[in-house]
Amino acid sequence: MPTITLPDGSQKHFEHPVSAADVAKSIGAGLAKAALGCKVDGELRDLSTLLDKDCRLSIVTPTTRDKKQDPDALFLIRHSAAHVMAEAIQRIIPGAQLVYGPPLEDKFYYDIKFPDNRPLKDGDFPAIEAEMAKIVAEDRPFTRYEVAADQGLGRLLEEKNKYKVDNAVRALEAQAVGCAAAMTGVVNAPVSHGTNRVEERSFRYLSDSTLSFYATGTPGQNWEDLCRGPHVPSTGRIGAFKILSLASSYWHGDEKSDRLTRVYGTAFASKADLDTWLTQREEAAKRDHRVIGKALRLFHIDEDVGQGLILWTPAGSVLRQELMRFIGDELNKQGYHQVFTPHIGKLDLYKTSGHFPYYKDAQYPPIPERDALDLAMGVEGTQAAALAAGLPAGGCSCAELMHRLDGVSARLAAQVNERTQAQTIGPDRVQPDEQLLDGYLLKPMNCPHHIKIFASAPHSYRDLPVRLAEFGTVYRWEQSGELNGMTRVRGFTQDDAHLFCTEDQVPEELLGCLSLVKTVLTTLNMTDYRVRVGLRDPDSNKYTGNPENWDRAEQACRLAAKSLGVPFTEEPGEAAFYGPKIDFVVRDVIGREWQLGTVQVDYNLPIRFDLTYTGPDNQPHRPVMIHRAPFGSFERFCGVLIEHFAGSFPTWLSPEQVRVLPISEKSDGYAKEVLGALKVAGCRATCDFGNDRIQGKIKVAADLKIPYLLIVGPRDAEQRSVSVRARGQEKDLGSMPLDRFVEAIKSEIETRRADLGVKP
RNA sequence: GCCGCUGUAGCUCAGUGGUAGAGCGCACCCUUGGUAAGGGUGAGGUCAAGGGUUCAAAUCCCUUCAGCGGCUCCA
Repeated sequence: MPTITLPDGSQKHFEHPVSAADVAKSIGAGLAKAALGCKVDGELRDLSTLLDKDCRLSIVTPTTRDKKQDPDALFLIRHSAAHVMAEAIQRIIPGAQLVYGPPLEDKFYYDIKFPDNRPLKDGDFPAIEAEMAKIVAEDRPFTRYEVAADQGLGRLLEEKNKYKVDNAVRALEAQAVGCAAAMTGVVNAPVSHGTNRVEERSFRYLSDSTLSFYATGTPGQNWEDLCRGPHVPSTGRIGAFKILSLASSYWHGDEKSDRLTRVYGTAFASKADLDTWLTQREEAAKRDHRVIGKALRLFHIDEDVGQGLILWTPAGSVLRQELMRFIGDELNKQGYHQVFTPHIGKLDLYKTSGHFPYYKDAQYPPIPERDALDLAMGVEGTQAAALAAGLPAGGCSCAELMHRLDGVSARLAAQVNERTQAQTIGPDRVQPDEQLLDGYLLKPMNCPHHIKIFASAPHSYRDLPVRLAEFGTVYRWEQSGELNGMTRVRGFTQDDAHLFCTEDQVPEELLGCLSLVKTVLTTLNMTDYRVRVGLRDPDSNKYTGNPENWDRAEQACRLAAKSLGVPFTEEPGEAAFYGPKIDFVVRDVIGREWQLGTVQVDYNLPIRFDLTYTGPDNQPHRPVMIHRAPFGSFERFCGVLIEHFAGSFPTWLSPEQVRVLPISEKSDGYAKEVLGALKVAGCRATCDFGNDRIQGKIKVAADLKIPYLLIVGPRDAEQRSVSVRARGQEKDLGSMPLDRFVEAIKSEIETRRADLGVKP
């Protein structure tokens, strides 16, 4: 009979199997009332779980001992809220098929297939929430029951919900794999996906497997759902909930599969917790780089220029310029050579590198060469035809190109019309022939250009490593729905470099790269990042090169990551197509993750471009390449930086470092002197000669998050002093001699101090 | 690209079929004020673009463009 060990180490003995709820009751009425679920030997379970053997038990309640919200409780509440929401939606929209509804870190969702004639709109939210409120008020118990696999599957098949049948089969497969793994010691055995014949697959698992269902109330009478659980004891225990948003999603995350509607919601133990969360979200939204970027005029995106193309305004350009200077200093220390290369290159170059075939759909269309364009248009004998038409043979003006493309689109439109009418859809008709396309590509990556610089001269092993760095601007046709302020754009500048070295030099060079990334993050006080080692996915064929080299490259990355001394995760499938990488990933204010710095080991591009150096044996050898970008791109990095500092940048980065505020026009003369002294010292300073009162000038400057304000009036003029007000201080720092302030801020800027250092 | 939402003055937003609004900002005037906005006057809008319904459209419908939240993708 069970002996239950509680979190404090105390033990309780029972003469017969007991439920976790009974144990809670035996400890105290208060605990029993607050209990939402339990953990048995560390595993989250229903409160009704029957305990029939010795175990460790903890009762899950909404708050932990230190009065924080318990993540396990929130998991139970959100998982349960997802069921309640699904029931409410099915009441309102008959025919809605449930797919999958898990809890997340701070919300939950349910993927649902809605009838085509009845899509869900956000206008439906109030009705759904009202229905949910009813279900919660009814306080129906979540009742778990298990049925034999064949019975459960049969039922789901009757319901004709292929999604749930699929879920059930996956659950059964997982059980089967679990058993097999237990017997053979094999873990992570691949589970087959994607077959439509789930009925057939399912029968392999029927023997002794079970499926669990949860009824919201009485099985057979109330709403129920195939579900692993666990759940809170009853619907009434879902304290507060809210439906948040709608999204489209794909079945199995596969864009070629069914499109589903994802309904997001969140739930908390109490209304107060929900309100706090909603308020926090609103607060976070205020430091969104798009909001601050607009308020502080840091960047602009203009429809007329194009989606995802950043216009750096003067203020934002200061940020970028300072970062470039900063990294430039570090490059000199580490023996890099700076290079410059053009924004375009021949299409063939990217065919060789592999970028064009791999990312064809994610690039701006090629800029065709005149002859290729003629061919695409079906013009015979291009040179002759051009001459006959009186067009210049050696080039193609913009106007001429437009004229020709107009002709092409007209022809394409005509062909499409013809095709639609004739109902003869086939790939052999309208498709412009890719083979004929030749010309230039806006560069999607800098590596091919740098490779060509490396290859332009012979190299001895004595020259290596060669480190070529460039603030290289690249262009990628990111999907329109992916674009996001500065963090996901179509044109961006990487602080890119490519290191060409011997295989022996790889570890040390990797360390150098990683230390650069760390220097960057430390200087900017950005400590909240995670490190991801991106490895190849053994099941995928998207990677180029041979497995031996991949293994070596992956091992090098692993060792380098270890040397960082911070936790990292290894993630298969996250490698680049040519090699594994070490990424530094940060979160934005909304919780989305962005890759910033990256270091990549590449055995493959040197092969594709047939790069060599001469070894000590006087024989040609293959170098290894390292790609690295400590910031990633200036656009994304600045976006994240804006949010990190909420616009309150360290002085060295601030677009405006000091503002002089004369008390009245009487002090304008002295204010000009102060401004002059600041400028001579190299500070980015302005003076507010407006006729606002000093309070007004301070408010305006404070909203602009300027680090230092110098208030100057007759008293200061007399003593050649300034009254200093530092950003974020409630009061001023008092008066100090002008010279002393100038010296202090100069040193603060030179040392790239992350906080404000001028003291009274 | 997919689903939902949104688009009104430089910015933030109100306006839901009947003459286009507010606050901030901007210009000018008064005020010369010592630490988070003193007062007044004025300029500023093809209501994202195009089409439709209507006697009448910022408002209703359709298309396109762009932004936002997700999905998918991310060299």
